[in-house]
Amino acid sequence: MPMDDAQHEYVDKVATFFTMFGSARAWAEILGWLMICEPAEQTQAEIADDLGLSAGTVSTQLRSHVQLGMVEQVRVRGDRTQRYRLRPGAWYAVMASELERIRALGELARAGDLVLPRDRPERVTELGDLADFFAREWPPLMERMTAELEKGTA
Amino acid sequence: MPMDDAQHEYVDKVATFFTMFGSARAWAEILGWLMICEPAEQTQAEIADDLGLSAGTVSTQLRSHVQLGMVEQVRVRGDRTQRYRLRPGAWYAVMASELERIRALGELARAGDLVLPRDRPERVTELGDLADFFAREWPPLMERMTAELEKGTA
DNA sequence: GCATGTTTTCAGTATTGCCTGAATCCATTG
DNA sequence: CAATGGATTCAGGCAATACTGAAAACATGC
Repeated sequence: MPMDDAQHEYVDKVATFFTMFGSARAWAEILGWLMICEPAEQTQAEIADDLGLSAGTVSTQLRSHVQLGMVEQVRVRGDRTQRYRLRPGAWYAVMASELERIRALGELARAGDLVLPRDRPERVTELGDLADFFAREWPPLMERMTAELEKGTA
Repeated sequence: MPMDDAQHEYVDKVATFFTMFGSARAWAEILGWLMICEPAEQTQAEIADDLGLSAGTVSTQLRSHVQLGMVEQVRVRGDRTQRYRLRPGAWYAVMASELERIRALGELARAGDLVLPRDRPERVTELGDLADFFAREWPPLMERMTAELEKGTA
């Protein structure tokens, strides 16, 4: 099913938002389209056609989405075509994975101990304290988030 | 004061980390250097010299840091040269400003109401719920973070 | 207000990374 | 196991962006 005007506008809005943070245009457009397309499951050919992207681009960017855990593939028996859809709970998964990045920031701060400056060493230690704080707070926050989700779904 | 080997290695580590998220190499190197240089206050010429960057690059990227609130300028009386340093609490400020991005995500979800798909509408609403949750949780989290900071500083 | 040194601007260059399209690879069905 | 059609790969073109270097603009101290 091709896009109507309102849908096109929304895909564009999503694309504009995410390209602001450095993601590729095609990557963001695919994400936006997978949020609102019907049915939710789409083939690569359909996505390429609806968004006016080449097969290669869709293949590459879709894999990126899959690796990031935002999109999953679904197999339909009796049809050799693979279908792709936004993963249920995709947004929550992204937030949960934030913990890894927090930890990486902590590592970066700790690596700075070797070159800790005499003058205002808190330039480095502050970052470490921050990472520690979030590493502690994030898991319970994620639990509360999940609880909230259950409530909404139930 | 020029960099020694350990410092060079650390600047490189910071640069590698941040370029992974799409920032310019020079931008990240300046950030890394401002975290560990002595004294903490540096002139554009010193930064350019220490990092082997052109005057133009330092001027541009440094302004970016200032606009993002990571770096501030300090004026020294009797010296016409401007000095730059990592802003105290810079990392905390970045975390605090995250709230704006959460709100923007919420807006994006709400804009999706106009094209809400019949099939699995939660693809859009889920994002809105998530943004609402974080918009509620973020301010108290920031307060706890600040309290933590005070404790460490005191 | 002038001289001096610093910062900014900007045109040109290099680099990076996206996107395309066609050829190749692969999986599935009958 | 052959035939069919979807998915992936990759070389090449292109657009966007980073960086340089020098000239212009600016600010400060004298």
